Amino acid sequence: MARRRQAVTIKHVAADAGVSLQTVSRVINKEPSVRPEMQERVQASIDRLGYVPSIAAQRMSGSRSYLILAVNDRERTIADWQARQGTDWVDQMLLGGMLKCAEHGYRMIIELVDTHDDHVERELAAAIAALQPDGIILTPPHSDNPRIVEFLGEQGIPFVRIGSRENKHGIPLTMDDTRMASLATRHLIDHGHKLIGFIAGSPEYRLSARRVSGWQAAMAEASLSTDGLLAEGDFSYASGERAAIALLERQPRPTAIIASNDQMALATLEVARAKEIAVPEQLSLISFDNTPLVHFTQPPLTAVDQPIAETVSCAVDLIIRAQKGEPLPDGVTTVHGSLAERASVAPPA
Amino acid sequence: MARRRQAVTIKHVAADAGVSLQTVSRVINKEPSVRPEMQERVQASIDRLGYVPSIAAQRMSGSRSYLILAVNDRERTIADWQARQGTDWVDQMLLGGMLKCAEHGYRMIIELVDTHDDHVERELAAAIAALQPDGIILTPPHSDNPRIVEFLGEQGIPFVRIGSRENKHGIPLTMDDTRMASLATRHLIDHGHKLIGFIAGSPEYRLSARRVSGWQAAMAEASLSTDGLLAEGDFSYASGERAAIALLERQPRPTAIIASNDQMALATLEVARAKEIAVPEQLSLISFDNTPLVHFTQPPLTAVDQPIAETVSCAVDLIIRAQKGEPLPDGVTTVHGSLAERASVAPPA
DNA sequence: GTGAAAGCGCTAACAT
DNA sequence: ATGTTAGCGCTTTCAC
Repeated sequence: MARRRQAVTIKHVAADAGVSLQTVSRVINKEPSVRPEMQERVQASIDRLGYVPSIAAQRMSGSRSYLILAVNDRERTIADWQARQGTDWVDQMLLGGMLKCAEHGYRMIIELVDTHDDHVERELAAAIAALQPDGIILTPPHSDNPRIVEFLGEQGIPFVRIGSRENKHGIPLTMDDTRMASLATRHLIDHGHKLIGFIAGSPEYRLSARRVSGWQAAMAEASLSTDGLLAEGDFSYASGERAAIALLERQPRPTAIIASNDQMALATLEVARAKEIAVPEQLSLISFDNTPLVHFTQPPLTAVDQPIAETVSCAVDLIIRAQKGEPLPDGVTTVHGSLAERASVAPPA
Repeated sequence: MARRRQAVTIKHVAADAGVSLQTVSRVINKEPSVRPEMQERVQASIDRLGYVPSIAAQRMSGSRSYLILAVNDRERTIADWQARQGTDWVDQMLLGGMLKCAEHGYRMIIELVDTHDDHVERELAAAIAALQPDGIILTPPHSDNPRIVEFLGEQGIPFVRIGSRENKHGIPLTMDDTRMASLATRHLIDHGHKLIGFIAGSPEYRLSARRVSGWQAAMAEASLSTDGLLAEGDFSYASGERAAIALLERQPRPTAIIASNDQMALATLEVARAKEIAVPEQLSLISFDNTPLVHFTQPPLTAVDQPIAETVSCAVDLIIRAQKGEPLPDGVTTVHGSLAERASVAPPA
């Protein structure tokens, strides 16, 4: 391969505008100490020559790489991609993250890291060393992985912990799982349900417990019992199946179920069909996530929408602000979701 | 922000191993002119110190950036993400591309470019200037956009054109649309169908015409007429609806339809339901793409699977080989798809 | 086979 | 407000 060099460099611009490199650099970085007329002259040269700074060079000298790393769980992400069930978590991350990055001249790079690996730190260190990102976005279950969080805390790189409420290290950012679970529960209570089952997600995800709490709180508030109405799942279809069977064989049978994600809701729907329990007539169902599959089930599922795009967009914002040294919000930043109502909820029989 | 510096650099390794920087560089780049014992000693230091080269620095001096750009159509990609219909084209690209990149120490960066923009070249030039990628993967419809292709041809940067068969510039790589359309058509013919309608995709995509040809060829081979059996679509749901109505109001009515993508197949299914035409009893249906939604339709759709992950993986391979100066395959590289049989095909009534 | 020197494009620190 | 200098971490000459 021929050695490729930057076509137009800061030198060309400087020569063209008849100024020093530094002035061009200042214009690029929007530093205030440049006279408007100077800044215009340089900008004109930049536009004329079609100059775009090389982020490699910017990284080499300055402190910014204009790269943000979005870290996802390797195993689960690859499994989702291979399963082709329409889980669009990564797509929504890209939608929110890439577009926001683009606004600020940043790029987002997806990185897969295995939480269960003995060498998480090494994996992350390698990615950091190679890319020198300006910030890192951690998604569950990484967001609450103590090894990862402590390691990143030591690196001095701003990082956002999506789905975490802890702020000792990094910047916590949640989708308000407790409240959303309460909301879903109240929605069912408002429809007249009293026996509302709940299928929990994997305990490896802190947000699982928060969803359970939200359900419990809403039930308690309405003076309803939750005894024997909680079933453990782990977000997988199979675990949803087991949990649904457990709940639907309970006497008396719950008239409604909330599943902590779409896959487990899908499993519940299937179990109900097998048991000839009509949804929503004999069983109301609400799921979490609102991935594409909720449109296609029979009936379409009422679901708690996780505003992933908006959350990641917000994460990028926080990182860019942190890296500029701007003050960040004090407590836990919260992005609010909503309930997408479809056809899986009806009053109890 | 504190100025972050590389924690462990080539200098540390050189000092630790007691050799010069160049020797370390040679080991990193697997150059042959290093004695095995030397190479082992250096490798030991690298491992001990956990050294990982900075790709920014590698890019600055050398000719490689270890970055591959995957260029997708901005408008369509964002629309797909927002629609949340489960279109997993980008996910499959990541699955195939990221994993293959990782094998070789590369990263893949998704880039959205608007084909219809008057300044495509400028958009691309900016991305190239900023990232200096070692290769670019073009997806339809960019792959056959003459402005893009010529521009990249001048840049001297290896690029793969997915879905293109033209090899004047860049490296063509197809999923064999003609053959796959023939395969689907023959599948229907084997089931006894004679009146097989075809819904074409957007003419902006060259592969649309190839799919039509494949259908025509298979029909001709079986001495079947295609008169009035071709309907124009543009890959959108709405266009599929129009095309399906046109075909299903034809006299005599086709007993089978092939749609050039899943969205148009979904529309056809809906039109058939509205007209009370049972699928597959009165109408067999095959779609292209095999996106997640085919699992969820009633009935699940038999579909031509586009091996996107494999194709992108292959594209990455081709780029890495090109950038190493290795010889590339002569003609058009083809990744073969397959027919995923489900429940939307039956013998005609 | 190995080392020394130069420089990639840019920015921080210091001058002016 | 602008210019000058040094150097980021690495690879590419070119010596030895």
